[in-house]
Amino acid sequence: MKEVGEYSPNQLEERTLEYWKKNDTFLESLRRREDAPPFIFVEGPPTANGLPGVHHILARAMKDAFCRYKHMSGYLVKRKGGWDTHGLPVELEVEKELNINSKREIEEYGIEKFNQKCKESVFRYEKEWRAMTERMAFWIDMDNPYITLKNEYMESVWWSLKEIWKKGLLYKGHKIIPYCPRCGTALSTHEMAQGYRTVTEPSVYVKFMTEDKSAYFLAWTTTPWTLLANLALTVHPDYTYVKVNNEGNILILVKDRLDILEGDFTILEEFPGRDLEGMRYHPLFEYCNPEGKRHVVILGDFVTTDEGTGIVHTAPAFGEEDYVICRENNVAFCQPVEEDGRFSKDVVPLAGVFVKDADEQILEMLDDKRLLYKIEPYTHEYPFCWRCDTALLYYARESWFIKMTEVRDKLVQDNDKVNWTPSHIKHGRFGNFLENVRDWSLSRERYWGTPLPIWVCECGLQECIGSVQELREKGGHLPEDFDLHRPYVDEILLKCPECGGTMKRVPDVIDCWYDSGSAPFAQWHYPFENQDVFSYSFPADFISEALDQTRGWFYSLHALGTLLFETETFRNCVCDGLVLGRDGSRMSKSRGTAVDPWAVFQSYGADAIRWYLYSVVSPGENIRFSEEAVEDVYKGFLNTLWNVYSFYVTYALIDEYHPDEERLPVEERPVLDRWMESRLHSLVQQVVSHLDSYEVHLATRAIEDFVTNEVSNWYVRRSRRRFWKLEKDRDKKAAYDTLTEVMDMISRLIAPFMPYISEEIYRNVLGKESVHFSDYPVADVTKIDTALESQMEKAVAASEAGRAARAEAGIKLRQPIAKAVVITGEPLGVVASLIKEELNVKALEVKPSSSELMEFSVKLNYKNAGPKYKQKVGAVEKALAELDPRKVKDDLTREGVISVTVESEPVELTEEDVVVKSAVTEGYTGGESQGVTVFVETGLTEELKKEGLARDIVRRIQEMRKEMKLDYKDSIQVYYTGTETAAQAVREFKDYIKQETLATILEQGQNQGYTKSWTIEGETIELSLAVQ
RNA sequence: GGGCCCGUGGCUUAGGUUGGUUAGAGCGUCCGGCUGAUAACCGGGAGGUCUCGAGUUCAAAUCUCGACGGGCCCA
Repeated sequence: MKEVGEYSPNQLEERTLEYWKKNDTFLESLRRREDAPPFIFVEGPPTANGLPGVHHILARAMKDAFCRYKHMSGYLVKRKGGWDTHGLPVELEVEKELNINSKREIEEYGIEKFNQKCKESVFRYEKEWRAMTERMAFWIDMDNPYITLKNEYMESVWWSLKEIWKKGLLYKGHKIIPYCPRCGTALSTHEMAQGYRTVTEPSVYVKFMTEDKSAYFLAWTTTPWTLLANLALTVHPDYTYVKVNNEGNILILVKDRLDILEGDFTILEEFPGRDLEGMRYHPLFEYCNPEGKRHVVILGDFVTTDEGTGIVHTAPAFGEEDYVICRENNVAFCQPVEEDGRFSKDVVPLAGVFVKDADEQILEMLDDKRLLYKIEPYTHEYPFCWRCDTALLYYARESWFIKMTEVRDKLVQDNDKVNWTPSHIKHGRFGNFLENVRDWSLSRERYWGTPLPIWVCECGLQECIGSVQELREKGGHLPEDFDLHRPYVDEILLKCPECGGTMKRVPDVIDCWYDSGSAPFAQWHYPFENQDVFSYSFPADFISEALDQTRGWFYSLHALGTLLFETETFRNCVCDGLVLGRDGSRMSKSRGTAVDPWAVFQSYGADAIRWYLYSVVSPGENIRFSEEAVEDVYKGFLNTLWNVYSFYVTYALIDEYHPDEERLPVEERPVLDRWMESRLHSLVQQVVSHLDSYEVHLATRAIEDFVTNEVSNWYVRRSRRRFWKLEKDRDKKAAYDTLTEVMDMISRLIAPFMPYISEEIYRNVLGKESVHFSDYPVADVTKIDTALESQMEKAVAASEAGRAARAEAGIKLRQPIAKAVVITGEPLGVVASLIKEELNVKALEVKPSSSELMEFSVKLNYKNAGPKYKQKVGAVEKALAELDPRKVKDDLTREGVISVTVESEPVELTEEDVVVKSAVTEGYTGGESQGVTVFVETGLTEELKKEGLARDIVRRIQEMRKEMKLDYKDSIQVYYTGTETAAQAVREFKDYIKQETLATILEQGQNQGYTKSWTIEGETIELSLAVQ
């Protein structure tokens, strides 16, 4: 063991990092578990094109804690790092850098060069990520990570797509996206959110003639130009619809919206919406007549009666909801608008007109046909392009989908097998999402991503390629180092096996969420390699990310597990909350709420930051992060732990105690030690149970509470004398043995959370290589004595109560007092002496009830008794005063009523008639804590005062020893002069003072050596100390 | 607009499933103690309409409904 200095986390952590690096501790820990059963963790890959921040520490700390815990619990926990490298954010970053902002400009710049830039940018901050990961002590293999842009990774992705293709779940459809017709580009939701404005536009009520021409469906829309693409009308199945005669017009609409009608009307018929299903109607215009089902009434739950007519004009090319409902009802599709936002040449009268400019003309055309019911201005929020301010269109683009709706039930079933933390995610946010799952829009009309491996022939034949080998076979010669990215892959043409024509690749790339969702198999280049590894690595045991991944990574993982392997992908998932600034909103530099992780590492250390993140909230709750909050952990917990550790080491070195010497059996140790051992093992039980249910905050709080309250504030404090006394007896040996075990267990218990300080304590105390090679503590239930634990709880409570009573009386702790009375029903047994010592009392009494030490007085409650007894009230009061107040109180509490004799008549008084006042008996003060009451006797005899004085003198001598910088073991000679009372106190307690201060001589006499004069409680004494 | 989560002293929070004495702690603050863990340690006091409103109940921080405020995700 080496001496322990102050706790300086930065130094300690950097030093420990060096040690780990030098000894390859992480990999060595894995090697030592080579034959252990595996616990499978999958790293959710971060993107290294942005700087890592505090919120990344949380996710990584959570992963680390459970990986370390499982490792220590006897599993092999491989931890392969990963990088997410594809996707739109990367492209946008590069666009910004190149100062361009459209797809056209990217193509002018060149896809090859552009993608090269993307590739470079995704590792821009890798160094910073690695540095932070290392410093926060997240043990993960970053030297052999999986990387989503690698050919091997993409090939696995291709394989999986082909599997889905083979199951017939991959199809081409349309996706409705916000689209800027001027820029000719789709906008991300983030871009769209920037451009919302309030506008007032015409909204129209239009009449669709039923097939038999007997009536009109009345529908409402805010976008008249979409009427040209109308293919269906949607009604709610359960609402009541009516047929009305509205001044000669026979109209059908929902009953709740009759007030929109102009003029008088009479109701002809009422029926539920479902009765309308399948009814056909005449289209408004003749320009959209695709093959298949069209111009028909369908049912949809999304129809509301808040506005409109309860009959929703449905155009699949221009609305997400419209598109989905049409698909579900097998309604055909029609797109009369070109990519530039103008009507196509088929729409004869409007060919080439920009849709937003066509409204007026369309309304005129409808009016000519007498199909326009009325026009109303309508004010709503509408998105505009953030670049050019053009109104955005919701526009159908071709897109490839995975038919998730077909496996919806299986997704829900597989989710049943997942253990979510917090549990509400399972059936809440995630479960709801699965139940309403939509088909997964897989393709992106972009450049930097895994290319969609689908080739299409002019004859219509489609082919999905599932491996490089297959591409080579069908597409001809490929160089060895062929890069699967665009634009190279675009150049590969296949020969159509049907018509012999040329097949070209669909130019899209795939959603990067699909990339990261492929990690469980793609990180192993499965099934092309590592089939054995994969066979035992799936499903994963544990993953963890922030809550915002619910519909991101968590979903894509789960979806692929169900699609490819028909099972859940992960068994346990811990969702972290968000890390917010001190004000509860996102950290921001401008508001001064952003925190630099490195500043915190340097001031308080990674351990403190980690412990804070684990313990401050239950998983999933948001965290208001500030440097001060970490400082609190540092001061309140880490420093206390360090002090206990430092205390232990200081005395172990003085006494030359060796932790590996044979220990005393626990049952032979004093009660305080047996209690400590019992608590220690109870704690282990608790912590393990919390960790097994992924309640990291409960586990860490239990440890913190144990260390600060039970170890530091009770065990060590009550044991100090045992360590600093000179004789090396069994009592001291027992104390060392016990504290050694505490240090050992605690260092291992905290190792998954605070890898540094645990390493320091463990290595220094136990002298072994690393705490991270050790096993997690296992509770020894034979050491748990719950009766003793609850007895000690009483003792602690009694001490607190006694201290409060002393404080009340104003008697300092150093002054002994004659007696304390503990009020408790059960005997104190073995812990009585601890209370006596802690409270510095000569005698300890135990009483079952406090009433003996209380004085009571009773008075009539005039407010109640006055009206009752009127004139007699004075006599009642007099009679009451003659009774014994204690008996009155006892009878009242027991019977609720007492009877007194007034003018020879019995009178009954109830509790309401009497006011009972109580006070602590003269000569005592009382205090209470956790249901235990303690009274202390406040009177001090001369003898006690002298003893108090003697103890004060001891303490002054100790202070002088310290001022003289004497060693603990140095003996001294003491001479004194002083008032008679002081001299008497010294004489009477001579042996005690000598023993406490290691004085060989204590005599009255003049200055010899270091001299100081003191005044204690009015008594003066001059002390002279000399080293012997 | 929809789904989910949250709202308890100045700050961070426990308790909420299973309604039941005086809502418990830590930090901060004020006061005191201790002085061989000492740039440490201990105790005590003050501080709460449990966001608001309604309902259920003998009884609500806890259950139900609604409102307000905050957050995330999705439209």
